[in-house]
Amino acid sequence: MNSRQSNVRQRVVAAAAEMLARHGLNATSIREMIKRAKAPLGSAYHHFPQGKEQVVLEAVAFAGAQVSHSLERHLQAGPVAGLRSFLSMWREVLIRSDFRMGCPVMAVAVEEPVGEAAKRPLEAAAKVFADWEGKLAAALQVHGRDARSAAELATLIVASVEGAIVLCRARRSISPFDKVARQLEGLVHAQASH
Amino acid sequence: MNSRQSNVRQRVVAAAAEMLARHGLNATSIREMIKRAKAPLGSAYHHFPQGKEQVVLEAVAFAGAQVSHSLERHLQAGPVAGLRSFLSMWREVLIRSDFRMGCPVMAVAVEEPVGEAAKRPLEAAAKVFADWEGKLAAALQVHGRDARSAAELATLIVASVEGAIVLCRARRSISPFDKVARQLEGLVHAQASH
DNA sequence: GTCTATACGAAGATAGAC
DNA sequence: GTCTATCTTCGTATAGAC
Repeated sequence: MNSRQSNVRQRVVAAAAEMLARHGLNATSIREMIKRAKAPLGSAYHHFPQGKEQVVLEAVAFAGAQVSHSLERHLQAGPVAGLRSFLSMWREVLIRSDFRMGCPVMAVAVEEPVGEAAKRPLEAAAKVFADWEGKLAAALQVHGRDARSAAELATLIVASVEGAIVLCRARRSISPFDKVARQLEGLVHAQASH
Repeated sequence: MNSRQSNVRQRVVAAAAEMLARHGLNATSIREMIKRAKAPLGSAYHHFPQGKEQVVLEAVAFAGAQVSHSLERHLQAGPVAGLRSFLSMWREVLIRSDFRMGCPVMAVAVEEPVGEAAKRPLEAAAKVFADWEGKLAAALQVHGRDARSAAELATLIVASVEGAIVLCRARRSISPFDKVARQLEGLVHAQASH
């Protein structure tokens, strides 16, 4: 519980989030994440008694919260600004990693673990997506959209950005992302006031 | 090369595609796919000398071609019919698997293998996505859209459907998919003639 | 309380018996 | 040509020395 322990915890969670985004859930190993955090293997189970499932859960929540906070801040300037912040964050991840990193939340959702159920990380992923959609939808509604239309557009935004990330990684190109971004801006502009 | 070999090959590739869609790339093991094809482990390397990389590449191409053929057939009745076919295929996968299966092409794109490069499966995935987008874009263009708008909308369709699949798996619900589908139909209807 | 050393299973791949 | 048995590596997790 002292500050050194907290730092190790933070470093492990951050490393896990990066590994999830790059290599996927099953290739995100305790060994590697603890190594990146410069801590011995045994200490992983001291800080995270429930092992990998716990680290992954925290990594998803951590990455989700980062995006969520930025989204929330920029949405105060309206839905267009919020959308642009959401887009630029993911665009940056793709560019900086040379299209080798994606979304750590997605990673948890598309790999059903072989062993036991391990439902908790998946539920955390669902919560993160719902949070992003909810924040976008609320802003769209405040700016003149009815509840149903706002919710639908918010879901389209999250889905198409996540999907665009996949297309970009496959193609090793930002082009799909920019095509999607352009259209989303058009859709948000169309009915929401500035 | 006789028919029994071909059957084994086909069964292995089909099993691999299903495992990719459900468990992801790294959890798709040679052992399990050959077991599902009711063939001994050693024979995997007889039929697929390049091992897992080769099976995965063929599984991605196989799954991609299945979707592509259906898309092509329905697009002859126009872009709306093509979109509906694309949507209903993926909706069916989600419902029938109780939201435990996704897109095998995506699986390859979001998990950078830990070991060597293994670029071939990723390139196959890029080809599949480009094929789907190209077919959709061509149909949209024939039905009155300019080339740029057609290409952008085609990319949005593929990206948002792939992303919607992820959201549905996380939430264990078809609701995100239906929200996205509804909007895509609106967008295709808007400018493309029936 | 921290961490080294290890148990145990499963992965990809192959050698070599039939 | 087919397949059993095995090599090597890496995964999660823990026992027990300091």
